[in-house]
Amino acid sequence: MPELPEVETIRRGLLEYIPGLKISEVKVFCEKSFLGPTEMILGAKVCDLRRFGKALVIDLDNKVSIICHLRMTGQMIYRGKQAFAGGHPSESFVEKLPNKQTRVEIEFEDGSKLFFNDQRKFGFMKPVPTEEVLKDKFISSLAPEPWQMTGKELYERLQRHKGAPIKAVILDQKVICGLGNIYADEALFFAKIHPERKAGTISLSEAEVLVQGAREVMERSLEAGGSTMATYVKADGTRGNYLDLFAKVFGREGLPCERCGAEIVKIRVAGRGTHICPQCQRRES
DNA sequence: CTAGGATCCTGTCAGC
DNA sequence: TGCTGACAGGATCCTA
Repeated sequence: MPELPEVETIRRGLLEYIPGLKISEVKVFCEKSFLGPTEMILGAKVCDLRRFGKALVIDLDNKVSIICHLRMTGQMIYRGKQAFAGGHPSESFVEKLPNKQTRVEIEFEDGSKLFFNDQRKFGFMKPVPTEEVLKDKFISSLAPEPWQMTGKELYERLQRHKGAPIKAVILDQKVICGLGNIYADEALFFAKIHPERKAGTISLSEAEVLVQGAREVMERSLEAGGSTMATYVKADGTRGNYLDLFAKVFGREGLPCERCGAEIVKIRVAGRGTHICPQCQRRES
């Protein structure tokens, strides 16, 4: 689930609580979720948290870093005197832990714990020497984030994938970094671009609006994401849907477009569920 | 090199 | 109720 804003929210949240904490125990419930020996991180203290696109990096004071990727259903849940959770919204945020979806449990010396939950097991934690983080195959090939990219630069990158649908291309982290299925749909709606249009037909000015849209939808989500827990689990314990806070098309099939009133529809593009306003996002033009 | 489809895995939901 | 297939906030691998 987590796209850039969610991962950044997790980074900021954990930054409040775990730096300085010493890892006293590591339990791996699923082998493929922790790629490396636990001894690499045992006894080390957390010193920093970094983010590269959707990847989270936990730096330790023994020259080791843990590269984490939540993929579709990953969650990071910290439980101590304070509690914090982020990632794919689910009951795991409030349930007793570890539970059936807990893949890794990291216990700190003060008794607090960090749980890595991941229903589908696509995500992972991987300890590596800190100096090798930037050489990691995934991290080293990431394109700049929308804030570091001009419309012209995106336009030029699109030319390398002229024949592919624009949505598939902006989901490619080597083209532009940070967008996932939700924000791709939201950014395309913002720019009034139909997701099936070939990337080669996107004009320079459209690419400029698209980058702007990517920035805006993620910034708005970041503002809302900062209170993911507060909105997901309301004070009375009931669930909330924080997507409602910013989504204009995602998950709104059947509802009226806020811009023109037409009905939002869900289609399939590049193998992914895709939400559009058929009125605002035309195939040609 | 690109484009497109299958694949990893578990769980849920709609439709018999 | 039970079964089945589709689908899911990601990325990679394989094939043409």
